[in-house]
Amino acid sequence: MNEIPYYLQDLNPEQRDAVFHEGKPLLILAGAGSGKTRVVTTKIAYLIREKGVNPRSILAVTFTNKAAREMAERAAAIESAAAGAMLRTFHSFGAWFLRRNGEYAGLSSNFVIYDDDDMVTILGSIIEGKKKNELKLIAKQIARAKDYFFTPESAELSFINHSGEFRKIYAQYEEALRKTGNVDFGDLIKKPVEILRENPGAAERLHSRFRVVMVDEYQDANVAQFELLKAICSPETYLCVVGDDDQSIYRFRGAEVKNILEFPQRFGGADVIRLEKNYRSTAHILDIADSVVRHNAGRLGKKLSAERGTGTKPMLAFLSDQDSEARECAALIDNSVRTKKTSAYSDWAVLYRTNAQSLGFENEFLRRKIPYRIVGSLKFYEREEIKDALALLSFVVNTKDEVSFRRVINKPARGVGAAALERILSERAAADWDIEAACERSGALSATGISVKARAGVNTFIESINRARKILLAVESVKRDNSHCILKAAQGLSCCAAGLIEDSGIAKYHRARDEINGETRVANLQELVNNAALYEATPEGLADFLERIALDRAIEQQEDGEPRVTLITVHNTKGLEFHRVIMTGLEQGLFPRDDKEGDDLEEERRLFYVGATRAMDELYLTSCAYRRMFGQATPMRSSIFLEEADGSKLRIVGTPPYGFNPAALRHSAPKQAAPKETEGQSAAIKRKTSSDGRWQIGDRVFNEDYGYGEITAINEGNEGPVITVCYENGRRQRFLSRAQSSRFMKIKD
DNA sequence: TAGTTTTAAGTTTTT
DNA sequence: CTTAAAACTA
Repeated sequence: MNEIPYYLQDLNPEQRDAVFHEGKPLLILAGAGSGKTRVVTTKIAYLIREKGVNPRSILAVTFTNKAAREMAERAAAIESAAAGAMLRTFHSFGAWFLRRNGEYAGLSSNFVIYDDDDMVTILGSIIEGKKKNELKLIAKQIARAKDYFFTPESAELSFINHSGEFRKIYAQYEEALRKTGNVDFGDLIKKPVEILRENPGAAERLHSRFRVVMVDEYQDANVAQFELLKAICSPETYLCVVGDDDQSIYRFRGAEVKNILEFPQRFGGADVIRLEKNYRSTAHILDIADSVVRHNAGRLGKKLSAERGTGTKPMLAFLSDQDSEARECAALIDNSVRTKKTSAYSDWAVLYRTNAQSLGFENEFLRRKIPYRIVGSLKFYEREEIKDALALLSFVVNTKDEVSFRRVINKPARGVGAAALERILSERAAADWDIEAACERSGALSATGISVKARAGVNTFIESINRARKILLAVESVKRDNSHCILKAAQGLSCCAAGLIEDSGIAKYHRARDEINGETRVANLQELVNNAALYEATPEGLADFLERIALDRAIEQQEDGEPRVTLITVHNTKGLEFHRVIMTGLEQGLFPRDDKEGDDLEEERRLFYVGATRAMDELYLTSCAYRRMFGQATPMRSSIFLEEADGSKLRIVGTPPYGFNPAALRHSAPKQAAPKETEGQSAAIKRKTSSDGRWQIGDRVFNEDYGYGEITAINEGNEGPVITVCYENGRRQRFLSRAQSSRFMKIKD
């Protein structure tokens, strides 16, 4: 080999092997930060440039839209022709396939995608007398069944829910869903597999289109996705999957780690390449992550080597409550950005286990004017007014859409009550399940059960839907007649969407709410309409718009170029990296969630591993003694992960909770319960006077209200050590050491 | 029956 | 503290 192309020169031997590999299927076992995205993107470029592979014949599948976009960007940066390759999530690929081949399964191309709430609506319409929570559970189980590729007839369905009733409901649900002409998330994977299996023609077309298939984050594939992968690949297809069993965090969604463990057997003796050099994090950070995940039993087991040197020790901060947590994070970030040249807001990420935790940080960051962005909060699309508007738009595309129709037919009130609604829907059978036609029939029949007022209301509704559709069809036909002259209305779909929202009365309905409650619903509707601007004002453009929203609920980030701190759930950080990471809320019950055991606890550990390995240079962990839950402060125990972590690699600040027993401080014995006897307590005090940042007599302290002071005594109380402080103003204060006052801090020596 | 007020219940994680 | 269900009023 005389010359190696420049873009391959920086790869290590294993990475290069992975890029050059051809022939048999390939499994790349790639640890965190080992450059797997780089391998995949480089491989795409290499195949196009050096091997003459047609970009259109390459399919790369990821699990999140963010990852798909980033991969596309990075591949195109090496080889611009890579823009022709298809980079999608599994679900978005499924939707793409169904829009073209749906007729094999009786689906027309204008379907919309139902979310979990829509599933619940359908279930509510087919079963009586169940509470919403029960319906939610059933919806979840049906989604789970589809993840496992179970049909209502599958014997294995009892694995999800043992009752015969569930089987019946699942079957009824499928029937009701079919009548709407729409699909749920699970169908986006399941239906393509069924079509490909039953229609050799469709399979052959797909096989001849895609010669190279790559899958990122393969450890998160569920059974249905595995089946889809098998159906996409013919014996001639080159298949390459990348994954890391330690980063499997979607078990709750049916992800099966065995997919990756058994890949070589399932795909005819595949080759395996391991990437075990970590180029992202410093050694101390990796040690912390590894020392926790090592407690898992079910793993392949690997040791990443840190290529970036030792670095600084991660910091573990024990704080009093979530308000103090938000303040300390803000202060830490602010201070770092102000004093260090190398630190910018965009280097920082604040990680949390649940979306709800973002609120406290948002408020504090707003107050202190720290610029931030939130990744992946889907609250916007859960708002009532947004769902209403989307339901209207969905009904324009597909008039069989029962869920959307139910939602908006009587909003604003048009006199169409439950009775009239059911009367109309009962006409569907005679109208080929088209609700618009059913409305006409029930009107023409002058049937009983529908008042004059209701009939007029239905007409008004249908008319406004039709006006919107006419606009879309008009634009479409103009476009078809003058294909050379691209008609591009200034606002694209926005105009039509805004028209419908106004015309249907939904805008007025919510405007009234705004005036009464001082909300901003109309502004939200406006934002939704703005987002439609990028789409064509045609039926197809509208379907695209709705699909984007269903599959990628990430709100468009305003790209103003201002560096911002990232607020993000741990799940959402997969595939990302940051110079400085704060993992927050490391408390038992929150992270790990509840008192999880066994496989569930192992998944939470992997989640910790994913979060910690996002950090390149600095890692901070926070744990609060109290957290507000249901509006009131609840005492919290620190996360078990903090005790599993290698304490010798941590800088601990603040007061550890009573009985905190990190791995490095343990003499032997795997797990010691918190000391309960007097003897244990005195041992705890002894540690408190050690040098690791705990309280000891003589420590100088500062309190925002009382000023400077000094610790004069540490006594044993019923609930642990009690600290006594004398302030310079003569005031004395006593508090539990584990319940350190939020207005109280130790002064560094 | 539609809309509001009172009371009870309950925080995963995502396509 | 927010949301869903129940109870209540016009």
